[in-house]
Amino acid sequence: MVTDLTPEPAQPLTTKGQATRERIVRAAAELMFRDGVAGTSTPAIRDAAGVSSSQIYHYFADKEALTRAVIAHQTQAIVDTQSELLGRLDSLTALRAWRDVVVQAERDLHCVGGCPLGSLSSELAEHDPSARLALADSFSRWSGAIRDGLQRMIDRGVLRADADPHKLSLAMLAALQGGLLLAQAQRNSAALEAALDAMIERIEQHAVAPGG
Amino acid sequence: MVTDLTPEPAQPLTTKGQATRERIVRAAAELMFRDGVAGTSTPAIRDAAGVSSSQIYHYFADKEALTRAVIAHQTQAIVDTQSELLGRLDSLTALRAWRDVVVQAERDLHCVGGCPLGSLSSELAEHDPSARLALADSFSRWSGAIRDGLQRMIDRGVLRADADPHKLSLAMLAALQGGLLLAQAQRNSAALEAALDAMIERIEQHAVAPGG
DNA sequence: TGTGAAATGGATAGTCAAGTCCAAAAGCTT
DNA sequence: AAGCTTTTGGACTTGACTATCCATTTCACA
Repeated sequence: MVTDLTPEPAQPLTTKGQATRERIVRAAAELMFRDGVAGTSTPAIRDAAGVSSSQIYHYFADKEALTRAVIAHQTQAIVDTQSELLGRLDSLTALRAWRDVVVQAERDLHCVGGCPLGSLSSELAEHDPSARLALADSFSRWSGAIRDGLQRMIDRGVLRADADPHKLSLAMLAALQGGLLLAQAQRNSAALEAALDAMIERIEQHAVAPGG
Repeated sequence: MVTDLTPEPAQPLTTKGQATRERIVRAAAELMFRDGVAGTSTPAIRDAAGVSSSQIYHYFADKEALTRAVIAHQTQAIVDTQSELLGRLDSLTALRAWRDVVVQAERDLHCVGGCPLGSLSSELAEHDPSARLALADSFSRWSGAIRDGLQRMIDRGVLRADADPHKLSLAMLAALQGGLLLAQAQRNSAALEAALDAMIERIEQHAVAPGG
């Protein structure tokens, strides 16, 4: 499920062309994160990226195609970062450290904005089937990274083998997404902290030894 | 925090006027749930409600005001339903029954649409401050209903007094919202079930007696 | 039953976004 | 350096949406 779900008909792109394309995607990603997809106009992207209208439509068939590129961009940014963080999971202490990083990041943003993937999914899931599929895949990769971390904890004897890493990873990602959603609405990270803490305490039920 | 957050300047409304207003809100709520707020045009609402354009602007100052009315409408529908369901919480068995109702409802919808309040929050939180405040209040009332149920379980000796109903209720609502978000993207209720199950198992840590 | 307020119908102004088009510049290839 | 492809600029078409306006009908109430 990690195959390329949006096989854009790859035209030949010069180095300069690649740079322009990426500038457009970055600007669009930033604006769409802030204002939503529907709230982001192509003229706004054009100005933010410092390009002309024709360039947007030279590199993307339409706004939907650009949106798919934004999804791929955000997926890579988030899943890569998360995979690195979660790649170090080898103890309950490390799991709590991951929780602290996530919570601190949200606090630093004053709970503004939520999760880019969560927002995109909420806005696009019923509107753009290919976007929904791409985001489903993004979430699968993300929960897969969590699952691998939990599996590692089992392999190292931190958690007992009766833990179900797959199910727990889905639950953890759901807690994270829901926590971010509530934190955004309430401008307060309490719900995010409660959700992640509860999920960690759930995982601790499988701990071989209490504590770290 | 349950005060009226959207004190629309109440004009005199005849019975007929109230009915028309409600027809508009209902139609708008349905369309906004399906297509999002930005994706719902006033002409579409006009046609769905069977009214003329002037009627929409007779009863609402602008689309934002109508959107606030939709938020109030969905809040009442959801929080009322949930409060009734959660009002029966008096055992772990009842908690699991609540979980089953929520999961079954999502399955019946084939995981299409997510939570109306969650979708509205994701779309509007950064765009319409008064909408964000109203939705924050909606979520507080919802988690409050969960908290009351958990408190009742403590009072009845089902859960020990070391359980923190407030924090657990925030975590449970986050798990629900995140589970719905992932279920919508993946068209599969597995994440919702995993999240709710994990949260119930977390709560069971405080059970006085195992089982029911 | 008459009068003013409320409700309704429908046309329309004003704005803005998506996407197209074509000419011109820049860049690669040989 | 010629010739072809890629890239770029920017005007423009088309269409849709928000909101307004005003004439007309319906209704409440005295």
